[in-house]
Amino acid sequence: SGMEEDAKSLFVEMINSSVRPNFVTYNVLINLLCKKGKVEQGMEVLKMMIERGEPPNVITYSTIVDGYCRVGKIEEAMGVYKDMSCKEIYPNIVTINTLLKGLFHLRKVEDALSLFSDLKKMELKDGNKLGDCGPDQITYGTMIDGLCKDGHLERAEQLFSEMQSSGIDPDLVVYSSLIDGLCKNGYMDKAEEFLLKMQSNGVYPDVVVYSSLIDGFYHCGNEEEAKRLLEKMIVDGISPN
RNA sequence: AUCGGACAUGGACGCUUC
Repeated sequence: SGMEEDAKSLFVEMINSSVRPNFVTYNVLINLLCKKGKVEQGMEVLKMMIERGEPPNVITYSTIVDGYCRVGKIEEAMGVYKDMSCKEIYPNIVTINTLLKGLFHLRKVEDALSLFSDLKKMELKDGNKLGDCGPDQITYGTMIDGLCKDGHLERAEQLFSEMQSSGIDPDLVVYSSLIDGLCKNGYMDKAEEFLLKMQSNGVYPDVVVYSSLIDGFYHCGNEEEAKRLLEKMIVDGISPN
């Protein structure tokens, strides 16, 4: 695209000028490439930054892990994940969350569950050693969405309870993922229970949550309820998109 | 000297691309 060309020529200009790119500059470039599915080029830039004396950090490696996950190359993603530890750049919760998403994307549910369980043990064992390395809202959001999309609704609900009992507040995406899963499988009563529950916990539905519910009711032949929710959403000040 | 700026991860439907 035009913007991408602009980014590239700016980068080249920078290399040729007295302003040296630093690690953040390289990270931004690698992220751009990874988002576009060009993780191999991202790896080239990683090599370049090392050659030019800018040390990659955990963000650099997590970005590359995401790049591989996006194109379904989970082996390569795991390889980078293991590699970074050897270089004493420790994976953090973002790195793990990225891998979890990649595993679910390939329907490797067992692997995701086992990484998730390792993550929880890690937290117990190492305490604060790895800093932010316990599951967070995004971890649970990723797990719950992945489990729902693979049809493991009961397991997803277990994780919902688990996160609450471990003091991590379910956020909008967690409720949204679970409600969407329930809707897609026809559990409309349960979906509405969660709609109420989220509000009583101070989390308010947005256009995504309403869309899941409206779609669900419509598919179950309950057009009345679908229409009622559409009106309620508008009354609540959420504009349909 | 101190303080201030840039980078990575999760949700519906459709569209685009593969």
